[in-house]
Amino acid sequence: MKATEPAGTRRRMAVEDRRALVLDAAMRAFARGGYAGTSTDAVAREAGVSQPYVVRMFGTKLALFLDVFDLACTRIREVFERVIDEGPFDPEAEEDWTRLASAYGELVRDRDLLTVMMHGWAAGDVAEIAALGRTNMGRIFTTIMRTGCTPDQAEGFIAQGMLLNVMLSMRAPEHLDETPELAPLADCTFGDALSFLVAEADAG
Amino acid sequence: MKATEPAGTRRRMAVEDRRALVLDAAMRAFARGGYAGTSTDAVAREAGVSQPYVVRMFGTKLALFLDVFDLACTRIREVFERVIDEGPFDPEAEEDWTRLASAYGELVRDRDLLTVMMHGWAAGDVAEIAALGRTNMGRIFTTIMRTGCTPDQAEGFIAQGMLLNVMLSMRAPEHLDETPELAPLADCTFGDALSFLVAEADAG
DNA sequence: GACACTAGTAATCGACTGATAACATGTCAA
DNA sequence: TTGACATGTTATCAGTCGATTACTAGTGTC
Repeated sequence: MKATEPAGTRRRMAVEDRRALVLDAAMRAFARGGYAGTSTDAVAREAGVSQPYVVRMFGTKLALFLDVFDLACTRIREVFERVIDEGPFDPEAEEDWTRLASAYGELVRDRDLLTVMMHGWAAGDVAEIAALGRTNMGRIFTTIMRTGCTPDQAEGFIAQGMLLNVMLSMRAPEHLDETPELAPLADCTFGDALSFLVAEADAG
Repeated sequence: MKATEPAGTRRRMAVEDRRALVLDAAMRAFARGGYAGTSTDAVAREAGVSQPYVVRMFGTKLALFLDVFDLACTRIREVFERVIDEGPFDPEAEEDWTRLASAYGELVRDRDLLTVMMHGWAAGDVAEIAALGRTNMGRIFTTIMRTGCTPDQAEGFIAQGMLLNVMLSMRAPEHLDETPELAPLADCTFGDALSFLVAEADAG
């Protein structure tokens, strides 16, 4: 997972390119440990740069996390927007909701995105993180409402997403055999995506 | 919130009583900062004892968190069990689900329980925490299934709970005026309990 | 080719963390 | 009363943390 540098050619980069690279590494690092549980040094190692450079580039660890959290939320919202914009959406048609859900399911392949979101939403004790979480949750809700559905339908859809995040965060797909009680819940939560997740877990 | 000791009479306690007291304090402390973000010293201060005593009582910080996390999950499951056992449950009757949901809603008054659960579920990077989370999630699912409902119904109910946790964790009820986009989502999520939550936020 | 500028590192700091060890004090049985 | 034990504390430590400072090395330009 570590950023593999083109060994030997440890050249300088344009600052915006390096920034994007560090942001990406920070996404992976924070996905593992969350805000409090991830050191700037861990991010630096993941990015292949020095720890002071990470700090100076973003000012503080908090500023870096806020950037990562915001990026994660934005990417997810953009996925929803793309699906909604690509054609008419009938809120009463099951298949349209499935289309939206499976778009979310695709994001599961890059689990870091969802895990970072999860950590951001759990970190309500840091005022700035909580505020950013509220803003982004509001935006996502508004985006879903653009399907023309009722607030209750949008809420139900988001709730499903939250459970999916939780199940993913606790590594449910990888450990279904150890916790048979959880299997039917995982079936409902992940649907068709489950077999893929389990296969990926076996491979990894 | 701090444990108010009967000042002056700083007497000794039976170890099991003290243990319960520290566990309670740890619930409050971990609810604020999560596992990684809460020091054993913070727990000790909350409990009104010394930091080394907290560590020695539970062995390690991780063991303490696991105890707290397990306690939180167990209490919530017990609430569900009580409601389900107190009479017949018709999975097709809206009012029975409302009964179950409002039992969960009552737990909202002690927000620490739900916040600790949230942190435990987000802390999937610590293998022991993730495993305990899976076990408890499985138990809760099994408990809900005792209503005689379908797996999908149980999954939907739990999903609603997860969104409720997230909304609570990000302090949505206290900040609805700052994030108007979020208001309709909060309406759906909290239902009748919302007015109480907002009132409590104003009071606190 | 040297100057100005930008991308990056090494060294280091004070604060904090979880844990251990040594010590103190209250309580009860004989 | 005294001794044994359980309940606590103070002192301390090695490791880690985020951040600052001072330094080094590319890079484009005149």
